[in-house]
Amino acid sequence: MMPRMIILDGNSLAYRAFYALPPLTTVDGRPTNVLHGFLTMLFKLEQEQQPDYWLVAFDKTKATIRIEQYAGYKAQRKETPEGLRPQFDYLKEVLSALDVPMLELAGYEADDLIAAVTKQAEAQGMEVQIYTGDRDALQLISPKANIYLTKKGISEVERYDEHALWERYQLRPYQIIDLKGLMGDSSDNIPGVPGIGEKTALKLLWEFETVEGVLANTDKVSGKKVKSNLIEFADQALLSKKLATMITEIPLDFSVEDFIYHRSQASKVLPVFQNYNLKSVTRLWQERHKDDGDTMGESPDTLLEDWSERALSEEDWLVQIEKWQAGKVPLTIACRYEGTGLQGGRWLEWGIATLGESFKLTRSEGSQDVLKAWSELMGNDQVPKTLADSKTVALLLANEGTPLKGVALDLGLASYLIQASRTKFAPLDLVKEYVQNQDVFLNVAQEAAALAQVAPKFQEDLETLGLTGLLHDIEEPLSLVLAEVELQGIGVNAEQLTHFGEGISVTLKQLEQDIYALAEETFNINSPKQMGTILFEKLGLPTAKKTKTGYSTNAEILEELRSAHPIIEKVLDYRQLNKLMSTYVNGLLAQVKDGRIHTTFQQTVATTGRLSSTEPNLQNIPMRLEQGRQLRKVFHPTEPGWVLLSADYSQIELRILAHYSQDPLLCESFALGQDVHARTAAEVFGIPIEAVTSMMRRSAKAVNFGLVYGLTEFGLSRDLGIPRKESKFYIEQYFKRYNGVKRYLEAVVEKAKQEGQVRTLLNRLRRIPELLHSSRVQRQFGERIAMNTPVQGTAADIIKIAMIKVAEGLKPFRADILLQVHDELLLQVAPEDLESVARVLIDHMENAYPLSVPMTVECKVGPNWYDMQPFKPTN
DNA sequence: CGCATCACG
DNA sequence: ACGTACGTGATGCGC
Repeated sequence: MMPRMIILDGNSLAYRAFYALPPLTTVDGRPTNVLHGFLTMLFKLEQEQQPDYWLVAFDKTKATIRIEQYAGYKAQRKETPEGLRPQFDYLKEVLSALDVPMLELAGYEADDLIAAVTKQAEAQGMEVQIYTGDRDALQLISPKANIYLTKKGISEVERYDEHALWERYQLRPYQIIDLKGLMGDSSDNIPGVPGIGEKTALKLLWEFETVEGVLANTDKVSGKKVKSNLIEFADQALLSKKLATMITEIPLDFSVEDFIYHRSQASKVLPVFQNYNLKSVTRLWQERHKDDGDTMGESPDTLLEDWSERALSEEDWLVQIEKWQAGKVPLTIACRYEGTGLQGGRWLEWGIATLGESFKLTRSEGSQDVLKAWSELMGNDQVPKTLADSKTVALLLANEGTPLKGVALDLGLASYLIQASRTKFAPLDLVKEYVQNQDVFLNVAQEAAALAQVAPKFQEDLETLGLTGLLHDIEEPLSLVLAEVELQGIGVNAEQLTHFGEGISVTLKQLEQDIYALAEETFNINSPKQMGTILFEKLGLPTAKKTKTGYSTNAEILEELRSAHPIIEKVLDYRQLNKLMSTYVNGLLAQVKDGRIHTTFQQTVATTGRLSSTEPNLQNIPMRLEQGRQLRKVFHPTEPGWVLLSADYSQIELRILAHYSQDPLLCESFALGQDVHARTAAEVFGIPIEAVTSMMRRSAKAVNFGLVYGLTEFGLSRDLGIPRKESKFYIEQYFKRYNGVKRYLEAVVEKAKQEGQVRTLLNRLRRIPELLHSSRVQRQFGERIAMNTPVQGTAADIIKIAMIKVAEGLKPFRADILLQVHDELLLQVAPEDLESVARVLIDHMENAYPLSVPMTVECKVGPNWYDMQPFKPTN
């Protein structure tokens, strides 16, 4: 084994820790958040990487060598923040007690020391890992040296080797300095070339490789401004490159043996921890060192076993598949495919892993018999399967007319439940979740083997977090329902949609001319920037708000200006119609195939547990304004003579709030089947429910909505267009009458603060790091998340259960689910089955997960999604 | 590629 | 004094 050296960039990581963590202090007020962050990371690395050598490099601030080269270097850099400065000394004291070698040298930055040490360590055949938040370090990447950049916070890092760097930038390590040379670095005040940012710099380097290469070829550069700036600032580019280059020659005699790893000693360490009140750090340290003296033993759990890969002849394949079927052998299956899962995608290869062996089944190599046997196995619910993305696999199989059954574990969904805020769920990302240093290059068989090896880790985490039931009972079955829904698609009349668009175009053209005439010039109406200039500078309308980039011209602002100038109304109309035209008419037309649109439901995107819909989004088809609502006319059943049947949960989120809070008034309101907004108004205004005016009801409705979002005076006053004082009064009155709601919301926030997370009724988990954020605004945001997520998430849980039950309940009938829109299901039904299907639908939705208040569902029927009439099945 | 805007629940 | 309702996705602009 190659000896391993770990190098930490002390300054960079300290800064990261300082900003990532809340302002922790000792009992007597000394700041210690950097110590917490840094040491947590250090111990994690010690345990997981088991370094043979390690060190922490620090900047020695004054008069670095670069200032001689360029007086402006780091001139912009702000003073070290108040709370951070003393912590450098504290940190060095602790590291010294831990016997962690430190390196600093007057006139040099940590970067240079790191470069110098790395060079020597590599020369001696070591593997080097460098941990920093500074992307400059990427220039040190080599076959032996990898960079770990801090991502969010401090302990989450992203590994960069040559391959990852190439994936990210299509650059080789030595080109990082050229990149900085061209684009500069504002934090170090390296100037670069004006007008060249990352995008342009990358393009230039892809073509000409280096700064010198770019400068020698300015005649071939496209873009006038870029070209002239390159010529004018050529010297500045070369100097910037020089500034970004790490210095490997340093006047310091050191040997890598100076950095040999020593285990720390309790007698030295514990008093220092005590001095800084580092309780959790002490616990961590003790955990890591509890079996001290026994340094042999288990190897780090960071490497995957190399499962043997077996090639099979055609006959062997038939035998093998038969064996798996008969033995109900659990399989982990990876898939390569072309196209997308949905739009006629086609699988190309399967990777299959089981019992320490892996296999690859290729479409082109498999005989008809083998492929048939394989699809039978995939449709056999007795063969348990672990997959990374079962919905896509289900769609790929469905494209060939065969089903997927026996999904025992969907790792993508598992990962989402464990960490709802994750954004990457590709198979390799899932593997990397538990295995560091995993090679990125895997064939499909190795991928399956890798997934098989991390699967138990997912199961362990699911168990620990109490998420196993939610996964197996809801998310996994739902994914197969969603596959069916996506495959089915909804009927869309393209001709009618085109016609609708033509009508809009005519009006739009007229509005465009009117706006130009009123502005007395032509400009790009779609540009908020130009719009701002016209309205607020040329026409001199009163400015209300500004965005970061200029005047705000959104609908809310324009509404206020309606009477100030005739152009405003035209602009508002134009915006509305243009939205319909670009997003809905043109956007949807581009997606119609054979008279249908197939959306894709994302099951791992929304942090609350909701679904989302993409390409196209069919969950935001216009509804509120009549003009847009007309668009729903083009959505119709795919089967001739069938009808659309919709079912809406009534006030589902408020009912969930009633259930959670057990507030007597709110519960009673639902138990009696009252108009809940009118009842709220009656309570808030202290009048009988019959005396509630429509204005009062509207205010109460806004309060009820707000409750679910984490009510604020500001939000309510903005929504109702009333003064803060008035919204404050409403909220006070509300909480006086609905004291149970108030107590519940306070309790849920309190619990969230203690646990750093909230859960839904079905145990779905959302962590809320915002609650610990150093900014008050962020912490308050965290509090609103804590109030909203259990409610919104439980509603999502419930409709998911309903969908699974409905899909099953529909089987005897001629009916399909077409869409889910958060609290609504849209189906198509053969008319003769309408009664029965509506009954099934209502039953399953209302009883999906009974609460202490009744759930009610309202159905509508119609020939298209616009002309829908209330429908109640006769008992 | 981030921002502003606006569509939905 | 500040900056706020919760959750999404698509489009178009302009740096």
